[in-house]
Amino acid sequence: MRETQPAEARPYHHGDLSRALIDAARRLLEAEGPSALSLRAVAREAGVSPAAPYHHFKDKGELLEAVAGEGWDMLDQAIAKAKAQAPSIERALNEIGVAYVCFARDNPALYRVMYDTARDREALPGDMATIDKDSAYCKVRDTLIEAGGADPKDPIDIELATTAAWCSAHGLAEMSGFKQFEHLKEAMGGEEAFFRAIFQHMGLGALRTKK
Amino acid sequence: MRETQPAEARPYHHGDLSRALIDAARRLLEAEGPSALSLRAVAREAGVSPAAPYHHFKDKGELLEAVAGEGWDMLDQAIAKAKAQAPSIERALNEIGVAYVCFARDNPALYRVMYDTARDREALPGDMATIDKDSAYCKVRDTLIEAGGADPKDPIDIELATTAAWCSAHGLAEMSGFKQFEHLKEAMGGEEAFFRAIFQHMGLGALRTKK
DNA sequence: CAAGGTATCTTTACGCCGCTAAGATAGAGA
DNA sequence: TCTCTATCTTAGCGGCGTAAAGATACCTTG
Repeated sequence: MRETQPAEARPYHHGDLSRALIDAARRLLEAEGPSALSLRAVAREAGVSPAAPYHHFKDKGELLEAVAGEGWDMLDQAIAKAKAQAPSIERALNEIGVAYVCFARDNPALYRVMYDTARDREALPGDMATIDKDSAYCKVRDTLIEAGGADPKDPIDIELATTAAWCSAHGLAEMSGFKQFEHLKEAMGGEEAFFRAIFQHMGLGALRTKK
Repeated sequence: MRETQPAEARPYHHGDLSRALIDAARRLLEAEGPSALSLRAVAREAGVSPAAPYHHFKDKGELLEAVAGEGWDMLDQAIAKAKAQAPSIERALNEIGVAYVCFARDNPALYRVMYDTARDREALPGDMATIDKDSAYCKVRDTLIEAGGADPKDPIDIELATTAAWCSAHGLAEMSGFKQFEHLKEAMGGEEAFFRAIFQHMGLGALRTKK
């Protein structure tokens, strides 16, 4: 009486319940929003008892961290793809920025969880948890150097420029859903055009070409 | 048996309980953080029963909106002061930005509530709730125009430039508390110097003077 | 000044939450 | 086959947001 599905690699009673819980959490997250994401609801969605998750995650926060981790991975990939597809190194930063904001727009609840857990982790005694594991932040930094947006010989300048770009993109990402900007989006002829225009004003447009 | 304090204008049983609740909420907020701000805890802090707040606020959200409203007022004042004290119009925008981020740094929980309620309000059918009631956003916009940061004849350009500046400042404000930046703050010789350096990279430094 | 009305606050209760402890179960290793 | 142990369930604690109903004290009207 315990074989609802074709049984593919289920070592114990349920079989990779942590995976199922993370998936259930992400399903609920985008369907109902972050406020509806209770541990009990996740367990319900996954078809287990309310206490089952505690055998795989220390507490609710640890599950959210796992969800957020997958979010960072997705963001990494989106940024890598944007950089790879950029027509020129001068425009790469702009494409990365647009990809970043589009990711936040397309996964608003996940994006929120990502930064919420990051903030909570910050509160803990400082382990070396970088904003992103490695790749996204580094890609922005390298792109900035390659495109001449930072002095390659000045490590402080590099970090400042990267941080400035990241903060700008994050600010736009957080506010991109606000209703006040509807008319601006229309005036610019679409959401992405709006994003690009904002990045231009932030000094994150094409770098060497259009000074 | 109901006069714990000198009785200054207490029309009904308690006397301006809404005021007392908002104050209690703000006290709890900065003392314990946003996650500890339950309606019951606020009532406890104010010395009333858990159901008492419902005679003054429709629900928890409405109390948070009141708290957030006071936050926006405080931010208005901080920005007005920063603009008034700026040594020149070219540097006014930079001073406003620093004041903005310092406000968020000094009132992290309040700042969070401000944007959380703003986001929630966004979800509602679009009433004309601007980001800020009036003044802060307008001051940034006017400063941008006066300092030559936007084409005064192009209303779209003005709004884009203002939005870009606001988003940049918000992004930095949100991340200003992250631990990763400790060494950058030290390298720059202080937190405010760090903020200014980031604003420089965002194109929000002194405007006409240092291109 | 007395009577009634009403705004304010309390008590009680419901269902949900995060989390813990104790018991049942079923796969793994002897 | 027997035991061990990881996994999951049941039961329960205190706290949460909120609604309904009762008590209280001020305000108004006669």
